Amino acid sequence: MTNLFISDMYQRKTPEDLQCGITIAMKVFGAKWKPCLLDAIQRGFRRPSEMHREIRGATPRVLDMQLRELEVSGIVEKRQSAGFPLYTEYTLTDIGRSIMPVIDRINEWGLMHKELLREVDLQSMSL
Amino acid sequence: MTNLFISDMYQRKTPEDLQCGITIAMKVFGAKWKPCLLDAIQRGFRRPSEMHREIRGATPRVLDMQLRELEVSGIVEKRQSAGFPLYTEYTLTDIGRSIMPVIDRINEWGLMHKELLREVDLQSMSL
DNA sequence: GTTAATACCGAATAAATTTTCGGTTACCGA
DNA sequence: TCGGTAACCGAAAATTTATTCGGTATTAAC
Repeated sequence: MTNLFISDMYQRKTPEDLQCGITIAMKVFGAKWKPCLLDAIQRGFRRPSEMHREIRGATPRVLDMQLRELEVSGIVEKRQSAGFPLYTEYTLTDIGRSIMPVIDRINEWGLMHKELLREVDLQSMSL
Repeated sequence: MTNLFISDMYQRKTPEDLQCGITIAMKVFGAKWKPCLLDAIQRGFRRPSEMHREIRGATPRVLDMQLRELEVSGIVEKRQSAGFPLYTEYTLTDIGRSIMPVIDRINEWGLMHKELLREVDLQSMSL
């Protein structure tokens, strides 16, 4: 199951604090491939098939699911024109665009601190 | 298992992109209780027992584990003075402090968009 | 009417993360 | 010596999240 928070058959077992901004934010864009998807859309890959080709690490299935969740939470918008080949495109909503600077900050911090993961890997820690 | 990324017996099954800033950042402070712990420390709760009392939603065990991971990754520093009762305190390192504005941005965004989770919950979505 | 492209979905399984539960060690004071 | 506080740790179980695999529907060119 993914973090769909809509009325679905899935019932969470552990309570969540929906007053906490971090919890909310993580529900909305904290899943494994959501930042990638948002980034891909922003870089102009709007069609599912394009995203599937662009994001190599993920299977199409998980991208479809997380894209759908982003749509349900109002982060992206889907437009589909019947025809051949079927043409679907996703774009960021205003709210979706407002996430980007936050993701950028996270990414920036991570890039600035690559060494944290390296360093620690070298020492043979006694846990 | 938690996201310990140190040489431990646990071997990841799925590959990770350690060049991606988001992946790195999420490994360092993306676990369920890490932002809470960092926030608690910043607010002056430095002793494990204090944090256990402060963060009600989590069991002491998980807080201990994630605190340890924060220590291993150089985000917090542990100081212990022998004596009675045993006194241990954790403080943020410089790198640890540099995370706080990022967490603040995430939290801010979440608080600003509480309605996303509410709204969607009301509509009976057809998935 | 068979094949090919695009965009999905369902269900089982696997993997990762968190929780539960019950320890241990060290020290002090009654 | 027994009880009580602080700070942990190990292992199994439960929960959550992601992956795998195999579908469906539409259109359209050959």
